[in-house]
This record gives sequence, C-alpha cells and structure tokens, in this order.
Amino acid sequence: MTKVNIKYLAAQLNMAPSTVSRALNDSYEISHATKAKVLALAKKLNYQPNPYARSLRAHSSKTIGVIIPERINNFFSQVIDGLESITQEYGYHLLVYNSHEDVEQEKKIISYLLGGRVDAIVMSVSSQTSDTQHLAQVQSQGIPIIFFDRIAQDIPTTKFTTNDFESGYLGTKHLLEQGCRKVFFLLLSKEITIGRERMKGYQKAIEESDLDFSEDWIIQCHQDENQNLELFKSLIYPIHRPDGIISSVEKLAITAYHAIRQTKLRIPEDIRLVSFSNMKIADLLQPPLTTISQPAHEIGVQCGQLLMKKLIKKNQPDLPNTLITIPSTIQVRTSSFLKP
Amino acid sequence: MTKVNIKYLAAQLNMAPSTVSRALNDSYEISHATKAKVLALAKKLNYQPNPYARSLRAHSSKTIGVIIPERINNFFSQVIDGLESITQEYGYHLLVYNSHEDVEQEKKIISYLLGGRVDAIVMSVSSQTSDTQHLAQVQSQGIPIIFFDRIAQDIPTTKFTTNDFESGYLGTKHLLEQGCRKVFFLLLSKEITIGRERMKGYQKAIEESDLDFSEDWIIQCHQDENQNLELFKSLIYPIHRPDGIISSVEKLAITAYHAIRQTKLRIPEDIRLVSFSNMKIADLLQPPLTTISQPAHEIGVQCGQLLMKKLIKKNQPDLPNTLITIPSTIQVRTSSFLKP
DNA sequence: ACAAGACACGGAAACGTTTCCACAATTAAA
DNA sequence: TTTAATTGTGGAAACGTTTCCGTGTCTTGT
Repeated sequence: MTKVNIKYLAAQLNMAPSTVSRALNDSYEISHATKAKVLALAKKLNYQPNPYARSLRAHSSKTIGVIIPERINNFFSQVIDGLESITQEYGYHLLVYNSHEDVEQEKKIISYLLGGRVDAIVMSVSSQTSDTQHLAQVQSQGIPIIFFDRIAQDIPTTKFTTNDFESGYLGTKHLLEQGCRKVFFLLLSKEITIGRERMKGYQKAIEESDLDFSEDWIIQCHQDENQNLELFKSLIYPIHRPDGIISSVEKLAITAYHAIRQTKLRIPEDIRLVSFSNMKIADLLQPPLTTISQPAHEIGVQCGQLLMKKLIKKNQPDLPNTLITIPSTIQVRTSSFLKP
Repeated sequence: MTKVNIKYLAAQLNMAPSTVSRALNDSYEISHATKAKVLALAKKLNYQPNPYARSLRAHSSKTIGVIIPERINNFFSQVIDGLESITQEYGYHLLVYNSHEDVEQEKKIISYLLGGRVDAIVMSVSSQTSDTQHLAQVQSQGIPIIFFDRIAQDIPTTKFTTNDFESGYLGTKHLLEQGCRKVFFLLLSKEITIGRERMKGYQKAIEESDLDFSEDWIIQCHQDENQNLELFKSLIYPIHRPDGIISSVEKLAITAYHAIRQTKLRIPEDIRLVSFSNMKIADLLQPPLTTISQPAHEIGVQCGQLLMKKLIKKNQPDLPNTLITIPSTIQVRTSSFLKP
C-alpha cells in the first residue's frame, strides 16, 4: 500500500532517482543493463508515474477541455468520439463539460479551465453567448481554443463549421420545389452563428422565389420545450399556417412533430418538414424525417488532428484564424417529399 | 505573460508565500488587513491557482474518471449529466472515456487512470468484459470505483442497476398478454450482467406460460450492426418466425425495426416488439416503440452523491458492497399493442 | 603514455502548492 | 511584573517528476 514512485524504485535498486527516471524514459545515456533492471522492477511493482508531478514539471497536462451546450445530442457525442479517436493516440485525456446552453455556466467552466488544467479547449458555444470576453481571456492566457459548429466569430482562431448557409439554402429550396408556398424557419437563438448562417441561406432561397416573405416566418424559439410546443401549435392551428418548415436544430423538429401530430395535421401532406439533425434513426420516424446532417465524427477528427499538431511539438505557431467548412449532406425522406 | 503564481504575489506584496497561500485559503491565522490586500492583488492580476501543484501536494485531483461503452447513447449521456450535476457543485471534474465495448480498450483506459489521475471511477463495463482483474486492481490501488448498469459482480463495491430481472419479466409478460406464442430475446452479450438479468426475467415469464420454450429463442447478437441485420432477417423470414421480440438494448431494437421493415412484415401485426431503451422519441417512431426505460439521470445523481460523500471528507469508510436498484418504467406503445 | 572525448550515472534544483515548525510581538493570566 | 498564551507571519520542507550540471571511468587517437 506504500506508494511506489521513482524514489522508491531508486532505493530498491541502489540507484539515483535521476537514473531511474532516465531509464524509464528510455534515455540514450543509460546502459541497456540498467534500463532492463529498472523496467523489470517497475513492471513487477506495477509502477505508475504520477501525472500531476509530471504536469507540474512539464507545464503541460495532456488534457483537453471540451465544452458542449448539451450532452443528450448525437451530434456532440459524435464529435467527441471523433476527437477522442485522435487524442487518445497521443495520450491525451478529455475533460468534458456541459454548459446547458447557459452563458453563466459556460463562464464558470472556462474559469475552472484557466490556470493550466487543460492544454487546449475545444468548444461549441451556448446559444446565449453573445459577449465573448471570457473566451478571449482563454487566448490571452496562451491556451489554444478551437470552436466547432457554434463558433465565436470574433475570437481569432481556427473554427470548424459545416456549410450552413448553403445547407439552409438547399433545404429551403427543396421545400419550395415540393410546392411549398409558406415556409417557416425555426431558430433557436439569434446569438448562435450557425442559426444565423442557416437562416441567411433560407432567406436567400425565399428571396429568389416569388413568395411574399414576411418577417414572422422566422420563428424565434424558447429554450423550454413546452413553451415551444404551445408556440408551434398556435402557429400551425390558424388558417394562415405554413405548408413547410425548416428547423435549424433537431430539438425543434422533434417538437414540431409533436405539435403537428397534436393538431391532427399530417406530415408531409399538410406540412412538409426538413431539419438539421444527426439522428441515426430519422428513417424510422413517422414519417421518416428529411435531414441535413453534419459530418460530426469528421469534425471531431479534424479538431483533434489540428490540436495534436499544435500541442505535440514545442514552439508551434498559433492556430490560424480560419474558418474550415466541412459540407453537410441532405437526405430527402418522406417528411418533405410528396410522391406524385 | 509571466505566470502569476503565489510566489509572484508574495514578492509584489512583500510577504512570504506561505502567508499569501493562507490568505487565499482564508486561514484563520491571517489578519483581515492582510487577507484584503492579498485578495485584492490576486483579483487584479487574475491569479489562478495551479491545479497540478495542488493535486501533487494534496494527493487528490478533484477529478473523476467515467468510462462508458458507447457515447452515442442517450442512456449514458443522461447518466453523465446526472453525475455532473452533483460533482460540479463540489468542484469535481469529469474525465470521460469511451471503451467502445472493447475490453482491451477498457484495460488501457484503466491503466491510464491508475497512478492518481482520478480520485474515483464511475463506469459501466464493456460487453466483452468477463475477466475483471483489471478492475480489481483499481480497488487495490485504493481508488474507489462504482459500477452502474453493467456491473462487475465480483468487485466488492456499490453498484447501481435497475430492476432488470423484474423488467425483463414484465416486458415478456406484456408480450404474452398480447397473445404472442413465440417470443425471442435479443441479447447483446452473455457477459454483461444486465443482459443476463433481463434474460432471466424473460425466461421466468416464458416458464410460467404454456409455451414450449427452445434455447434458440435467445438470440446472441454481434457487435456489428450489419451482421445483426442479416441475422435478424434470416430469423424472421422463415415460417417459424417469432411473433414477439424483446430486446435487451436499444441498438438491437433499432436493427430489428430495419430487419422487419425490409422483410415487409409489420409491427405489431406480425411481430410485436418491446425494448429496453432511453430514447426520447420512441413515440415518434413508426410505429411508436414500447420501451422499458431506465431512470438514467437519477442513476447518475445517486452515483454522484455517494461518491461525494466518500471523497469530500477524509477517512470515510469504503463504499459498501451493495447493489442499489432503481426501478425502470415500462411505457406501452403501439409496437407491442394490438388494439382489438 | 597521455590528453580528449564518450559513456554511465549521481546530486540537486525546479515546477507551484500547502503545511509543519519556528518565532517575534502582543495580550491575558497569575 | 513575570509568565503563559495568543496572534500574525516567515522559512523551509514536501509532494513526484524531469533535467541541468557535474564527475568518475573507459575507450580512443596521437
């Protein structure tokens, strides 16, 4: 039960701690014989180096902080899986936090992470985040930060998104081609960039059509699911209801399904629906949901690769201030498609 | 850009590092005047204590390791959310790992975690895990470990599960009541405890009936989805196909939906289906899926509470070797229910 | 045979905290 | 007034690594 550390090994072997350390790290200045002895004892006693002593000494924690706005969401889980697939190869660990779409929570997490607990941060900002001062502070401490999906535009670093504008455009275009004359756009929050980009794509598609767009076609939704349900029901009940809906996030599409079902309307006969979503089982829904799905795993992988390149070697340049776009794919299913 | 640490603060204030440290920790032996001065400068220079120096000194990392067999799964995400809701109150951090249902991966993760990187481990074992020697080693190092859902029975510690036996029994009973005469049980792996428990419940329900059970009603599934799909199609194609299926995990139920759809059979008319699942949108499936769903968030919360009680105070007793059961709830939907 | 380098290892400092121990200065008790 | 206790602070050690610097023993070339 006594902790087996380098000093203990050294004492057992009648060697200096420095020699043991070097042997364990396979240093060139240690003879094969000594290395063998050290490694044998280390294995026998099941020596495990203390990561904190190491971190303290090396000023690097081999840990990456990941902040996501919600955990119960396939998209984020896939991104983290992708990220982990890269980072674990290099012996990095993932500290994962859920901001619950709450800026205050986000700030709190960031403040935990300052002070060297992580070597870098990978995050998707909360939908409430407009002021990015707390994020700028991360950079000023010299901690690399990468944004994905929901990015903070004014922080100079690498950001990964999908082709949100284009996808919003294509998704809307698709609805118009199906004969929709009144297409609503479900927006989670004006703050988040992807919402805005997707909305702009939507707006462009609408502008190119001959429909007389009205501002109230863009639905600002709440965080609360029940509020959204009531809102949607009120929107689709009247005679002026939409015949098409494009949802910028999966959660809202789910609620839309519920609302439409409760009002006894039919998808796609009465209302056609398209949603951004990374749901695996979109094809099992009633009816199967037309999705615009993001290459989540790939995003995670690319975040990981970029980060490892930066962290593994010393004196690497800062992460370039660029926006990397990985295209989404639209998968047309029954929810938007009326067979002739 | 020079790191602001305690020594630096002390130099600026013309005090000893020990005084500064005590002031920051609000020690009773420091005067109010000094505390005020120190705190003011610390705030001004945005001092952040180095967590690794602290951990090294205190032999505690304020970090908990979480190991799950898959990330893209609502159940595990909910558990982690519940766990985090407790641990973050106490300033604990979560290091999350995905074992991808692979024992070797699991062992590797465990070995990372030994050596003090985490103060405790919360995990659900992989479906391949039968030998638990690597898990026993964790305890021998004095690191508390808690299992949930998929537990390692022979490790003496607290384990959280749901009433798997009972749920398996009730789910099967429900199918029998719907008139099923041949009910298959989908098993992910014989190794995992919950699979076994659920299966035993199934077996009891079958035994109590007048059906002539055959061992091949229990379907050992693969890890690979496509293999399962082919397997299921071969099982439901012949005339001796089942008229009821109970799936011990969500993933297999999804594949069963696909298989049944591809063979042009109907749920529930031809085959009635029940599954253990924490899917949020079971009611939106075609047809809505009858689920036995676990109180995932609550499991996480209870893991967290137990762990915090153990970790916050010194010299707490070991975690009791008990099995805590939190009941699942069955939600009957169309997939298993034939309206008269 | 002797200087010069290579080789193998030991000693000690450093990373940033916390805490044990010591010690003045002040206050309370005798 | 002397002694004892209290209060506020400083010095230094310790946590477990890694690494800088030093040093002694061998080899090698001249």
